[in-house]
Amino acid sequence: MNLQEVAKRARVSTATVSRVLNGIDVVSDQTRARVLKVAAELDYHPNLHARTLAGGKSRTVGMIASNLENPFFLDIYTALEASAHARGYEVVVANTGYDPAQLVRSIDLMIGRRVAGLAVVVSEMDHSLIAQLTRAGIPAVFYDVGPAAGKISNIRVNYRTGIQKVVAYLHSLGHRRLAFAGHHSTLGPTSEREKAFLDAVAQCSPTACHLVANAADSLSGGRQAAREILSSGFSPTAIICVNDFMAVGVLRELHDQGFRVPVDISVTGFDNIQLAEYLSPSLTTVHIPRAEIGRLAFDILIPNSPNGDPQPNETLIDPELVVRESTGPA
Amino acid sequence: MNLQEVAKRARVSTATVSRVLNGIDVVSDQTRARVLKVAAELDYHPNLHARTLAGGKSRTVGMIASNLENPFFLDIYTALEASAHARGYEVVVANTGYDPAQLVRSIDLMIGRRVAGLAVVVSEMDHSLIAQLTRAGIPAVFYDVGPAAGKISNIRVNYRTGIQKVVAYLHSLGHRRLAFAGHHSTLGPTSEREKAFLDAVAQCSPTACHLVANAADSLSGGRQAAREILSSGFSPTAIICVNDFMAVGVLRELHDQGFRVPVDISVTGFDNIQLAEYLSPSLTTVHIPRAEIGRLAFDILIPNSPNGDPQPNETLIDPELVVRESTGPA
DNA sequence: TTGAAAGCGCTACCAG
DNA sequence: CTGGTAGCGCTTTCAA
Repeated sequence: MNLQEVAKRARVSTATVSRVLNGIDVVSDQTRARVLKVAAELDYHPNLHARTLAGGKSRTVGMIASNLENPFFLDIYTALEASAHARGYEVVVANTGYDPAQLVRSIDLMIGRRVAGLAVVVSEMDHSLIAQLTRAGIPAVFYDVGPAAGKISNIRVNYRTGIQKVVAYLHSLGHRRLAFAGHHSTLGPTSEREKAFLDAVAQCSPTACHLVANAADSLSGGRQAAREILSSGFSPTAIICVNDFMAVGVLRELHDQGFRVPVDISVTGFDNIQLAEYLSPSLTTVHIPRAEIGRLAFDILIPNSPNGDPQPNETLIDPELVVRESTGPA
Repeated sequence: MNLQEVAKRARVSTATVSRVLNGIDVVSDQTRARVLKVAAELDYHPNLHARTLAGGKSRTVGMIASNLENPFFLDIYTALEASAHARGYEVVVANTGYDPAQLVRSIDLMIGRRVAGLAVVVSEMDHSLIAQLTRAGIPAVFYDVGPAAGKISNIRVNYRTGIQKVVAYLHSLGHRRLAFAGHHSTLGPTSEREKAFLDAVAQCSPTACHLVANAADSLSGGRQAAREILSSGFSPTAIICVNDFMAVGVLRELHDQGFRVPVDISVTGFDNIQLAEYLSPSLTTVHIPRAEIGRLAFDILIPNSPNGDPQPNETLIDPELVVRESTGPA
């Protein structure tokens, strides 16, 4: 079923059908009605590929995430989509699973789709890829990575500050033996986040000792990291998790091994996903405004302003500590 | 940047470039190499819309879900995508948020994209929509809804049996005052799932009393349902949740109001999402094999067999009870 | 207000 | 093994 068929049955040209379907207000009410009627009868659905090809513009934006199972990413996606829908856009997601090769494939795919904009929310970013996006002329916004320039913007969260707040808070509670449960990062041996932790400890609690364990970004990864920490003989009084998602696993492992949180060990997360509030004990964490990030990303990619191209934009978000039940005096 | 440009610079026809890019093995190694080199230099990314339009086939399947925040749906998506990728397909998701209007939009969108197949995993299905898919000639598989016919298949889980097992189990533990925490359903006043609960009680524990509370499919919805149940004066000895996701909220509310699970009240979920095992107490639930469902859906939509069209397929899955810590004697 | 026709970028068929 | 070319289904001038 195609435009031509509709045109034929409505006894008009394809141009007219196109006008009607696109709400171009120059068609007589009578013809419009006739076209609409035929289209409905025929159950006509415009071929979107043909549309984009002919029109040259896409009306959909892409988003690439590292791990949609982690609510952090899903929340951004949800917010992005809400903004997009509100402005008549669609969004198509890709999940890399932290796999750099998959990231490359996803980016190729998005370029192939000629998306109107692309939000890249991953931690395994390779800098050559941002160059590729630039050459492709696709407006992009990166989360926590790269510089803003050309059609490239970025939104970053001051992870460092967030971790500092956590460390300072734990320090004030008397904690001096800290462990960090991180996740595998493909950005070299020591991830930015792990570094932020080490620096924060060095800076705010220089006498404290620490230990780092990395695992997958998943519930079981959190559990795994906790296991490593607990079997290391280090005996931390607090475990700082790279994010809330993994903290769930850490909490569970602690529970299984008979540790009470926060009496025996304090635990912190990062992100403040909704689940953090629903755990028992509820999780002390650092709030990252995911809804804002999603919304902002869309607004940067598809500026509302009368004129045209997105301006390179640089946003830095300073996260807040949220104290709940999982932390207490050492 | 387009095919023609690549062809020009490689001094070959567009046909040849197309062949090289599609791995049609008739091109001389020399030309192939030259084309590949030029394509790489130019950072050429084939326009997927043009490709689909010209080729007539799509290489991507769609999936529509009610609520991606609920890991149940995300797990199916993940599995579907894994199968798809393994066979060189992409998948594009849409989320309805249980909104029938959004479901309609999503289906229109998928038809417009001319997806090679569509998996519809929603509970707000309107029967007229399946007719639409049929007319569009798109192979589809529905979860828990509609009959199989033509290019339409379905996979269903025997929710009824699952709930029966839960009720029987609780009954054997001595529970006689049961509450059901369901979620809003757009399929009429009484949802299938709620009915399954009521029937199960009537059948397996006729002397038991019961109460039903419905809320949103979310953590806060679960909490809300629990609040309603607890403030009703009914005092159940067990709360059966429509799914694990909501059970998390129920558990939290119970905890906040000072009830110990399972000593004071038993709680059950449904789905057996990974989180169920990580909660404290871990959740007694009914296992739904989401990975299998995702995989199966893809295999039905895009049959591997030499020949062609997907056959109408009807699969019924019988779910198993998984007993954990959240249930105990009444 | 409407129609004719030229593409959009690619695939696939037919020749050579 | 390679090139020419006719579409795929739609949008968008340009004329009428």
